[in-house]
Amino acid sequence: MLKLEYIRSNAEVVKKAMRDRGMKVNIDELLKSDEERRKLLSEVETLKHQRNTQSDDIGKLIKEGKDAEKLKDEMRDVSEQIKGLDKQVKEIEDKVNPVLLTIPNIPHSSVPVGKDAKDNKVIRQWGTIPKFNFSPKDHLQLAKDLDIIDFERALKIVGSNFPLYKGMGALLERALINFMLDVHTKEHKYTEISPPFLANRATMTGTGQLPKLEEDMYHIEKEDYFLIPTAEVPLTNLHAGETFPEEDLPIYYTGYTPCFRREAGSYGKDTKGLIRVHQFDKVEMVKFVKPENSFDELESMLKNAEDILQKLKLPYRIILLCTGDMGFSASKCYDIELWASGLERYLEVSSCSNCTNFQAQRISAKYKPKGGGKPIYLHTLNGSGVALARTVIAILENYQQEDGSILIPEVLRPYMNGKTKIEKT
RNA sequence: GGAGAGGUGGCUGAGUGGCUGAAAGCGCACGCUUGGAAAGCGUGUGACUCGCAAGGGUUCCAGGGUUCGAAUCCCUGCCUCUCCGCCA
Repeated sequence: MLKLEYIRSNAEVVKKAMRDRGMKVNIDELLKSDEERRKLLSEVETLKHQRNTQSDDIGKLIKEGKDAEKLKDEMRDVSEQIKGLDKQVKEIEDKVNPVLLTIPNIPHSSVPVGKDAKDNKVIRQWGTIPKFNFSPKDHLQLAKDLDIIDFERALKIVGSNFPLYKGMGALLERALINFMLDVHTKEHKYTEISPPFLANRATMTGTGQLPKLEEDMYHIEKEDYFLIPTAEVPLTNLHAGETFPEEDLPIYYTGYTPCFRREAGSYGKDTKGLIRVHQFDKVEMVKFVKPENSFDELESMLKNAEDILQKLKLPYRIILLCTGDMGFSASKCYDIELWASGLERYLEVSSCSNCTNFQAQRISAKYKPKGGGKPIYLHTLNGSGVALARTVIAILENYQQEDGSILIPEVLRPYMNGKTKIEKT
């Protein structure tokens, strides 16, 4: 969340940011309301000051045994006025605050200005796209032939677009999760968290999923809980309302969770197979860092995600998202896309974002500087490291053999009972 | 689900109508001391917000209410703990 005070003194920056993001927010109107609010505030505060001091006087008069009725009458009046003004202030705040919650983060200066995905920049590529001397199948066909994913029966259990992994498919899923967690905890120094998969309204608002994305989430009405769409939600909110000593930073967390997304409005898009499913597994990375090095921390987080894909020997490319395509909370964001040989296209498997102090201000997460001084909002970052379903697509499609079997990436073999191949049984 | 207790600053914890933005301790910062550190001693130390400033205001889980005045009294909600019940 941007602070009103920040918007007030950086109106042009905010306006440009909104334009660059292709968003319509009436900043001037917002500021007008704010001005009115502050005017009322100074009025009501004067009255409150009067009430505070005169109430003290009343106390003293009574103590001395003197009559205070006249003053009391006066103060009754003042209190009524205060009540009225307070109500007006609250009315303005009730109008302004919901708008504030819908204003996205300011893009960093290194982010290309652009309208949509077409204006994103490919930063680099890694690995070589595999060549086949036969015509490669897509993961749907491969999974069906090998009997490792069963969409039909998942359909029976819930509804469309839920995966059900079976046999070696389930083991591959489990192996990938364990492999990624091991790399991040042992090699990249992240602390593993296994969080709740549900979160309440305040938590969802803290990371910025609410109020805008309510329609995209599964909601449990009875308790007003939501199924998390990403582990970013529990991992970042972990430190909501906390102030750290400076020497505790940086804090790195990683965690595996399933992710639940309704994908409202995307009906008819990527409907087959694992590309766009309502539930997928993901290993997430989250960092709490000091403002001065958060952009370096973003680069290293991106490297951590890349490391997973390099170890799996999966060809990928790095995309720097443009202003129009970036998520709500991000100030800068890289996507990682894997090449899938059967689909013959790139698939997004990670998104690494520096949210600067945007989420920290929403959840109030700060640190206290070493030499003393006011607490400072810290910066939060999150990145997938990486999302599973699409990684499974890439493994199946890129590692497929002519006989329909799948070669298991070397680094996964210890997690899969030493097997080297997924074969038809 | 039933009965009871409780939610106070970075933390522990006192406070039951004005003298309490909040004792005390811990922690933290600064200074003295020291070859250096520890200990000790002294001083300081919540957050948010309005204001150019002086100085205000708000804030003791949240929302209402009583009162001239609420951390303190009343109502509602949320959460935590203890006991009982149920149960993986």
